[in-house]
Amino acid sequence: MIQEKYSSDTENRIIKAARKVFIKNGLSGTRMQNIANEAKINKALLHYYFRSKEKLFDAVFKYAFFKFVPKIEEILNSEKSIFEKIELIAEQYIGALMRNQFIPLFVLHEINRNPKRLYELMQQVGITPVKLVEQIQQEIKKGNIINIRPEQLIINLLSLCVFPIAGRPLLQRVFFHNDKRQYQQFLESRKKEVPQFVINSIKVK
Amino acid sequence: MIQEKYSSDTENRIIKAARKVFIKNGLSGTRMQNIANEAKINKALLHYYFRSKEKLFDAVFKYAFFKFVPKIEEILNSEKSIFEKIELIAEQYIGALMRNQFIPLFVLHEINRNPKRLYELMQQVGITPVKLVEQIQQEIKKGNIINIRPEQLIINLLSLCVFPIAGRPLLQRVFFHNDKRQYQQFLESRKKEVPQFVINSIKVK
DNA sequence: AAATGGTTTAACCAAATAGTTAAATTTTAT
DNA sequence: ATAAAATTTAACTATTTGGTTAAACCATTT
Repeated sequence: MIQEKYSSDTENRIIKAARKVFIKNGLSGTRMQNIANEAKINKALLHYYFRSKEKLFDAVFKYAFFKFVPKIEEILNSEKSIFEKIELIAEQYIGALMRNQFIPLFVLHEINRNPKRLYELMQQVGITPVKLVEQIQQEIKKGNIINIRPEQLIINLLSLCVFPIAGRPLLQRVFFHNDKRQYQQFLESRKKEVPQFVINSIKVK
Repeated sequence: MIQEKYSSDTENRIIKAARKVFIKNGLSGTRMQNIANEAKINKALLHYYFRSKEKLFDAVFKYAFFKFVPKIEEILNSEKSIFEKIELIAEQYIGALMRNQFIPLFVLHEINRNPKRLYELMQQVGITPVKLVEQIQQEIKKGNIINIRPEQLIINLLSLCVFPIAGRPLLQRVFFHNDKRQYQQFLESRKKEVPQFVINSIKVK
């Protein structure tokens, strides 16, 4: 009875616009007016729905975070083999980032501004690499993969997924004459290339 | 006769302060007053030495860029073997970034805001991966390394160097209980681990 | 020591921007 | 239909911020 009486896709429009603008321009690079324009409403409405810029940013940040949580969390805690996990993480991660180009930089910037925040969010949701770390240690013991520190391996995998998207504007120019389609295909192919590259490096034959 | 009469390390103090603040907080995240405070001078002096915020930012950006140019350019165009180059690039790059933690994010942010700029700077200075690309193609033909697209290989190498530093605030927490020394050591060890990891993946045995 | 010219400062200004208010409008409930 | 509640707007305020100005300050030259 209390909530959303009528046209109230307004809140949705706002949050959608805020995502677009915040994720592209960051907190300090964003003006409330930008968001209002993007949502095609009056600036005062932003303050009506979200009391302050910080509050609105908060909502956007949480959205960006939870966008990636479920799949990754599921993979991390599954019973699949280490090689399958590497394949799945690369595929899911690269795929999700391709659909949300600006999120890597947005998140990187935010973890620099406020490192605790994302970490605490991760803990709340139960995203932790301990299980994967243990699994890697076991596989090393079993002689299936070479002796490598689990942290090295995991961070390598993450690097290979995230960086090519965060650095896209430059990389696309340098390596692909700024051809958007080509770079898109390049990223697409990395869904398979990255796990291949990683597994190739660690697998004991 | 015209320049620097007396205490004029002021300009140096300004540029040094500007580096610190800009590189940490980005263009829009930085206030002229922040820089003035950091340099312990009056805000008006900033405008006396550098007419505008943009001009000052420009100087800082170029500095951050040229910091990395000489060594990398030298390695790229040297006559060393592909494996030596991979080792040298990783070592130099990771080393330089460790000493300048905030530069990766600063540059990533800037290439998103203004992609042309860095690209044109690179061209002016003659940094281009063509020679490395050709060398990789030759090594593939010779059967020394597996069949991989040169772009994939180069971007993989870059990813492995840059991302662990850009993502440091989070990675350090997640994997090292936020222990600064441990992470420093971890990065240090990557100078050898990364080329090993890459070469291990592509070398034909 | 007086003039000169670069350097530094305090006090401003104008524009941008986050946030507020009160009134008008629209929807829902009675 | 009318009242009540939620939504939307225009106009406003206070603060922040990049940039300017005019005067004071200092070191060198004459």
